[in-house]
Amino acid sequence: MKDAITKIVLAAAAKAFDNGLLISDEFPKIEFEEPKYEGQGDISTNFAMISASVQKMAPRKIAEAVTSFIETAPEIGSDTIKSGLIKKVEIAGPGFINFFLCDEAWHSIIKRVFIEDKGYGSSDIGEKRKVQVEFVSANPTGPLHVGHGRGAAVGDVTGNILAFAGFDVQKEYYINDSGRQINTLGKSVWLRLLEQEGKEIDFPTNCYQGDYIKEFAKEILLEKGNGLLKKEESEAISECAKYAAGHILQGIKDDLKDFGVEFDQWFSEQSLFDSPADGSSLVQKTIDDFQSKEIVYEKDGALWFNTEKYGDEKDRVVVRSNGVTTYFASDIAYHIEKFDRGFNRVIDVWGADHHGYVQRINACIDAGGRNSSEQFDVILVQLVNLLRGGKPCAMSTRAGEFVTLKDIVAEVGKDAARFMYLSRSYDSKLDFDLELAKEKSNNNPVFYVQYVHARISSILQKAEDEGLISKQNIEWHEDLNTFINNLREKEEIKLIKILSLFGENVEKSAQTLHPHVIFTYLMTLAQAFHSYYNKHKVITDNKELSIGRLCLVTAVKKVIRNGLGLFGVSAPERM
RNA sequence: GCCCCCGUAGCUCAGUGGAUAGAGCAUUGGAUUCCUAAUCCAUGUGCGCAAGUUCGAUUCUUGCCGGGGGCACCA
Repeated sequence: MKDAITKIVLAAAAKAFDNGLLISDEFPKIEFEEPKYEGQGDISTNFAMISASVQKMAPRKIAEAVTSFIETAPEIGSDTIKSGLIKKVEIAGPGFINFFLCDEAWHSIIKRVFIEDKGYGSSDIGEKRKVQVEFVSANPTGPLHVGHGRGAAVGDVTGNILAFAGFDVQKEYYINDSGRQINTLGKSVWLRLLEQEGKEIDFPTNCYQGDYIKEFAKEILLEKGNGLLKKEESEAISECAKYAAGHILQGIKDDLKDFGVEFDQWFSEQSLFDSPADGSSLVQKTIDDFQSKEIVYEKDGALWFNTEKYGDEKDRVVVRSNGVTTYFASDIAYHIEKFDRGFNRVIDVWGADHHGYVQRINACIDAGGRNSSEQFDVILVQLVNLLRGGKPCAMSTRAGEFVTLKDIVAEVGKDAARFMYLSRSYDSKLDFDLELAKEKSNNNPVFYVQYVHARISSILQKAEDEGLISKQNIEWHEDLNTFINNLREKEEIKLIKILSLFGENVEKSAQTLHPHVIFTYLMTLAQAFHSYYNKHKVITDNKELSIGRLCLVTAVKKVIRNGLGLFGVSAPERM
């Protein structure tokens, strides 16, 4: 729709220039908006206003010059009007050019939805570029909690939206399974095990406090028997660690699957430290490389990365003076390795509490010869407040009393949980109310949107029962144009306009990496549908009109399904 | 002290370099012989403060104020 009008405006502007009414033939990129008020047309452009400085003319004068050729030039004006696109053009306010479109112009959208079907709303702006989205990446030292859920939903859906917008997306989970943390996990289990055997222990605060550690201690003793107790402590801890980490990781995988999240790759941090028989590890190679390029230097017995040169506030340690690498060392190697795998673009989803880390990862990427500002994005997801009926739930990790993602999915379901997580911009903290997520009312957005889908299914069922259509799944046929032509109600045109905006919302969501754009879109569409439903009956005595309306609501149903699909939320036939 | 996010209606939040800033909740009052009332309709003296850029700023810049988070040879 907008493409067609862009061509008309540019042609008219060129014509105006040829006739000496405009000074310059440099035209800006045409921008459109949907006017908020009736009387301002269907689509509006600020073309005249943003041309003002180039043309050195008052915006309204420019608008007049351009519109005179839209209206009068035979090769532009009469054709477009005859072709059933534009009804009239008006200049308004400071210089807006408002287009009033013919109903027929909107009717063609319904056909598009039918023809493109599951692909409606997709685009190729990604040009098949390879992009990796890395998210969750929680340490396998405990179950996922409510905060991880938000990162999981944001990462997963951002990936879905990018794929729909034409990117070649890979979803990855980085497993922090290198020695140190896993060792702490093993030690935690081992100490609990000794405690259960009646030994006096001193449980350090830096060990994992949760009850699940005690469970592991019981389980491993049952499985391995007393032989474990006779082993060297370091060996026993190592065995505890391996056992617990394996089980926790499997639990994380299961919980994510139940939440509707599937990764293309699980990437092990340990693999960056493992050396092949004929050489050194990736971490070592990267450090050596950077050292030879003087990006990494030695000071006070430690190795430092010159991140300050790349915009960080100070340099960071890569290898401590005791010879142990820092967490940062493997992150450098990992981010270099991502690009070496062929991704032109990398997106990391982190909790907002890690924002201080952004600059140093940018530094890694730039030092590695890539361009962090163009090829790397970090999505910082703000905190989640878990509520129950408006009151805060206790979720302190320290005390080990946190609500897990598994608990949430079990209580409110995958659909409600995902939708709730995506209902706000990740730039804002989120109040997640468990009672609200379970509520079956319009307080709860997921039901509001899903109900549209179910309601339309129900209408189609009835239409089939009454013999109006032969089957619920209407297939496109050119004869349907005649029926659709009956759609003349204000609410019908409004619904179609909203359907026409799905694609650009997907693009905006992909470009800004903000999945909640789709949430807002779906709410707007749902609102318009419910409103229409209450004002007009779809199935009436007028068969022609009824079939036209059935096409309209089917189109709505398809777009709702596509939108919910991006969110990984089901579109039920019945509720 | 420095860095990041937020500050929009009573509450929770959308939104935009432009024409009269929106939705849900809450409040009050309505709608169902009829395709699901898990719905709809009506009801609103609000962009934290101050400068700057601009033809035009709630939007961009800077400085303040307020809330949250982060600033290790930790992970």
